[in-house]
Amino acid sequence: MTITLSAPRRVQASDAAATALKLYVVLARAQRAISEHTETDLAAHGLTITEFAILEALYHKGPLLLGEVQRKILVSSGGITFLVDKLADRGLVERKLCATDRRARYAALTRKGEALMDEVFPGHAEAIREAMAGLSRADQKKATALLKQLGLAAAADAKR
Amino acid sequence: MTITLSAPRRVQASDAAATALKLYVVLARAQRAISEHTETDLAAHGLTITEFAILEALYHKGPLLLGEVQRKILVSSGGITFLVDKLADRGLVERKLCATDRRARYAALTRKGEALMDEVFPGHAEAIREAMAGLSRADQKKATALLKQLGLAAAADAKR
DNA sequence: ACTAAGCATCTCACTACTAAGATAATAGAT
DNA sequence: ATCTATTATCTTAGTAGTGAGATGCTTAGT
Repeated sequence: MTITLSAPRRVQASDAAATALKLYVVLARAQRAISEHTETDLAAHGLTITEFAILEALYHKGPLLLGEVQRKILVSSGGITFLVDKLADRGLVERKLCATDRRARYAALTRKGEALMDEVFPGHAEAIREAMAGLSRADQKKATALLKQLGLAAAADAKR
Repeated sequence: MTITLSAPRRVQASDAAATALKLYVVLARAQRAISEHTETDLAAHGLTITEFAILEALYHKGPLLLGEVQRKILVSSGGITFLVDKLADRGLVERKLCATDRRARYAALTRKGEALMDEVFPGHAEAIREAMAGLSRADQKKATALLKQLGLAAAADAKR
């Protein structure tokens, strides 16, 4: 017992950093490995993850203001303009005026965009399920709880 | 009990996908929130995460072949050339010939690069520790174990 | 009404890469 | 020795964004 107590503080601090560093590395690597699966799946349909994220938001929530989409998928204001332009060029999304605010624009799926999502979404959900299959469902739930806590705390801390 | 048993298989499968999808979302968000902290910390020293990753590898392992660095930090072959060029322009890294293979080049920290890492590394480890502080150390270890398992399985599955 | 402040979106210049292919060197088989 | 396949790095063109600032619209205070 005295052995533990005699350990200097500095070692405690560096141990804590080492623990955090390990988590940092495996977090980055896991995210990357999973992303590679989902990117590959979507590339088969000619979509990037970000493009899919936009389509998915509109698919499940209906028309959204550009700013709402932007906050949801976490890109810059320039980025959302660029991405919606590209999706509009391909006829998957269209801009609509907002009746109550003439500054604002809605993004909405076209019929073609909706049809694409009908086709792509179930397979993509399945691809994610397969990518996560290295963990049992119980462990997936544990990991989800831990990562949610971690992410929320880190995001809150960033805002200060 | 008969209620549980009477549930159709299809619902089970879609439940599994829903579990995986939740994990997918929190994984991406946590990684992003943490990255924002580490990016901010490194930007104060004029470094990106990728540049730091190269310097860190050389700092702790000594000179490495460009290909070794590339595999370690997971960038393309063009990317490692570009990144080492930039670091070399700033005098932090230098290329050295390989005595036994004239195709190969070592990347090595210059004295200036080493001095920079002496200055930057401890603070960065501390910034990571703070970014992870939303989780107790015990939970950090749990998360590390789960993510390691997840990442290794996903990476192995990608290779097939 | 008028003005100041704040927003939503867009434009533009730039950055950090990737991917494909070129170049040069090496290793193995004949 | 020579040819082939492989490997290590570099070059080039293109992509998916970011960030600062511009524009046009709205809201609140006076």
